[in-house]
Amino acid sequence: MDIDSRDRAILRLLQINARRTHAEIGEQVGLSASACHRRIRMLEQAGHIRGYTVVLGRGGAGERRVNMLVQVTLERQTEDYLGRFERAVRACPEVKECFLIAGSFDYWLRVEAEDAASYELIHSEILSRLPGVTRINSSLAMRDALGQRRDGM
Amino acid sequence: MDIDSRDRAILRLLQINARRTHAEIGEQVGLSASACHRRIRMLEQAGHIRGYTVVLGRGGAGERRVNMLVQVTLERQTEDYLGRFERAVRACPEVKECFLIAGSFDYWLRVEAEDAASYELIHSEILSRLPGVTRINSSLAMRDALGQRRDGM
DNA sequence: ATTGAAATCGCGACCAA
DNA sequence: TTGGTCGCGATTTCAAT
Repeated sequence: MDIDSRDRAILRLLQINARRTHAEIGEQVGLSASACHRRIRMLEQAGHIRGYTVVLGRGGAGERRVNMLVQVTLERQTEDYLGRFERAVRACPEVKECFLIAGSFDYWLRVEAEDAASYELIHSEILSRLPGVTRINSSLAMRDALGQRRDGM
Repeated sequence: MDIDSRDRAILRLLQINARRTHAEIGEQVGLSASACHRRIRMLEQAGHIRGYTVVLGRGGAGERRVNMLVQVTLERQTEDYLGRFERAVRACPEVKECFLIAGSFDYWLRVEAEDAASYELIHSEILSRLPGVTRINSSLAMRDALGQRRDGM
């Protein structure tokens, strides 16, 4: 059971808002409501749609947090350097993401802190003390543009 | 606006299956269907529920493989530029994160695509067609050092 | 703030083409 | 395959407690 380009379009729309009606989805992909309904049923039974869930908000009620996007440049990318770096990063719960970038000596991190002061601590205590780190470039995220992702259009 | 133990129970049930009827959920938590519906509306407006999405199966269209870290530079940061950009980005489910950076004209995105080719599509069809975009800088993530850890509630 | 009734809406299962 | 219609259940609104 293979997937059509229309099926892909349906899945994209459902990812943004799984509560859209079959009529709305069908209108977007050029199908009638009943045809769209059948495709979705097929996708469910074929296992391409495992289920439906809510996307929860972050933190407790209105708790403000600061996101830092951090670019860490290493002088080398040997395995022991990477291993030590990643171990230290995994031990720091404020680091929510950490990607090793291809073609450079960089890690890109997202660090979620309570405020700028607590980020300063993470920066000075953890990041800057790692071996082989040439440069650390931190950028403050003013806002999360997806924090308000709601009913798609 | 603080959440109740009943609200927590509702959120737990919705996480497992967001398509349960309000009557079923209400029965589980000891509320009527309409009261349960009211609670859910409150949770949505308070930001505890960001939205509803599908859980995609493996091996199908939903399996994302590559992460792209993208730096988008705008020529201006007026509100209408930002608004248009963010609206377009919210309509693209492959964009998993989008942060507006303080002190520059940049957005930083994380885009999750099936492969390099499908990222190329997103890049050319969506990102590069936005008004006011001066530069797009994409970096391929070789690996996620945290191993796709997800934020629970 | 919760309830229950009423009206509307969308789903799911039939048809015909 | 698709589009159309219909019955039923669910959602949503609203008055009442």
